[in-house]
Amino acid sequence: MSEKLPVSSAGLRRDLEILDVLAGHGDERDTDGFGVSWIAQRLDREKSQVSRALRALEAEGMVERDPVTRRYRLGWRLFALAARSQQARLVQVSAPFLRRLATAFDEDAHLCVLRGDQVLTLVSMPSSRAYHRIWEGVSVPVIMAAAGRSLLADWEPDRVRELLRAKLPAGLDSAVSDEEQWMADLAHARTFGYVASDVELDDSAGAVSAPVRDHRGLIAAAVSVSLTRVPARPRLEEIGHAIADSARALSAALGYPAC
Amino acid sequence: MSEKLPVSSAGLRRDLEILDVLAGHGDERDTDGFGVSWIAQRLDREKSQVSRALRALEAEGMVERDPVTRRYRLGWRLFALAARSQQARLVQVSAPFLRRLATAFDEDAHLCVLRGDQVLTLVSMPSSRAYHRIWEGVSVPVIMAAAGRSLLADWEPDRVRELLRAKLPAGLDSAVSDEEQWMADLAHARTFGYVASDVELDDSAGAVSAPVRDHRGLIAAAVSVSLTRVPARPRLEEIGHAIADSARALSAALGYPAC
DNA sequence: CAACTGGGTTGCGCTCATCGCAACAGATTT
DNA sequence: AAATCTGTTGCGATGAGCGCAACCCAGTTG
Repeated sequence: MSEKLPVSSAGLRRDLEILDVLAGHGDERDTDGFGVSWIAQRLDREKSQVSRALRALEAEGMVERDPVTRRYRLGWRLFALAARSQQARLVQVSAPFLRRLATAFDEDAHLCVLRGDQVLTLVSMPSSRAYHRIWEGVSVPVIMAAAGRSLLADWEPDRVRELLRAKLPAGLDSAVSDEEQWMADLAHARTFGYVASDVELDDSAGAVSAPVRDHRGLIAAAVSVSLTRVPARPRLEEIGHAIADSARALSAALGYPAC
Repeated sequence: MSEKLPVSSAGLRRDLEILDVLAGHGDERDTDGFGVSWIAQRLDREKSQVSRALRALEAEGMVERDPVTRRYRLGWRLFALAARSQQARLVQVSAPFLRRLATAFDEDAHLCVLRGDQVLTLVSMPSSRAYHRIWEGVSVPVIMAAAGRSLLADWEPDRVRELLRAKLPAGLDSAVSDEEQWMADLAHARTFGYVASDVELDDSAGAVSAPVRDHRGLIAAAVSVSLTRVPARPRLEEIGHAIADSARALSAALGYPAC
């Protein structure tokens, strides 16, 4: 335990591991935070270190402790910092557009960005459906996300192929594992401004997504709508056009020169 | 410079100071980040330390660096951390506020979120009254819930009208079925931070609600208090202000930058 | 071109903050 | 009362971070 990694600030890493655990309920439902021992065990670290680290984090407002259960959860300061990040602006601008999409089709609408080879979902606008899988703040490999096709639309073909070859063998096979199909999807995204994919890791029947460009014309994000039932072809095109329009309007709102 | 404070983890404090600087443009509009020297000078710290700390922070995704200008900005990881734990935190943090409201007026207090065109009640804090209608986990159409007016406060007028027209004919007529009254209510919610509605589907005499904003500034939820007897006008305003204050405090606790 | 300036990184000893153990203190359970 | 689970703290060894200074790189300036 606690290997001698040659790397830099170990303290930072430790603190972030702790924060990740506190954030990482992910699949579990609403827990009321986590205790020191549980966290220590999960991270395979000394209880004492976790205890001390948490106290420091608490003093700084990064975590807070329920006075009665003595369990920790993320604190206000983290949220305040997050509010000031670049992404926050993107979120605020995109909210109305996502809302419109979500209500128009009564399906969840998302805004995603590319982070390395992962697709990070920034906002999820829930539909009226009973269960709403929470994707916000979650990263998935780019090849498994519908939005991935939109986000990679501007990449050179070679880079895309490289990425696919590196990732595909290891991972599960995506909806369209075929390389050529991917290239076709990317071309579709470029020419029509949207792209549909059949199956996703979600329990949905597919998804449609469209690239969003910033003021420099670079693809900064993608909107995507996951479909719980597979629509007929004409309907799919209709949805696609709606999403493409939405993405275009959002791009314009971000300063992308209309064309 | 860099006093010998007797305190705990100095590294954490340093990192957070740096993050605060990166976040703290506050008044200035979109600067494209800050350079090492500038930050070091502002914090009265060694350039070398700031440089090293920033590299570590970047490796962890807490900050990101513009490859061309070499300036640093807050990174995606902050956002991801905050986003993932947002709803869980909402429930946790709101409990004391709801309790306070419930006891202050001896009426049931609720926390509701928007799911598509439905209002879902996440938490109900019972008053001391004998019968407590259980609302937790129940969805009602947005036009029939008091909290709906708060939750829609940020929507564009056109979207609201669209929703009203789609829903009203089919459904029962709500307390305020009149479109203009709705728009007035939304405006009231925006300017005063709360809104009252006369009658609800509950067996109550009305309800007062207020919007709660998350760290991104989006309306994430609404607090509402249902009233079993209709109060006099001045009393209603008093209650409204109390709820608006509560919602504001809750928003702040969620990381909404006060302003 | 050489000298200068300002931003950023890195080498390197010294020292102090952090580590892990183990003991301790409460709360709950048996 | 013993057992167990929680979380906190004392303490000595040690290694990580500190600050200085040297350095690299790009622009400016003479």
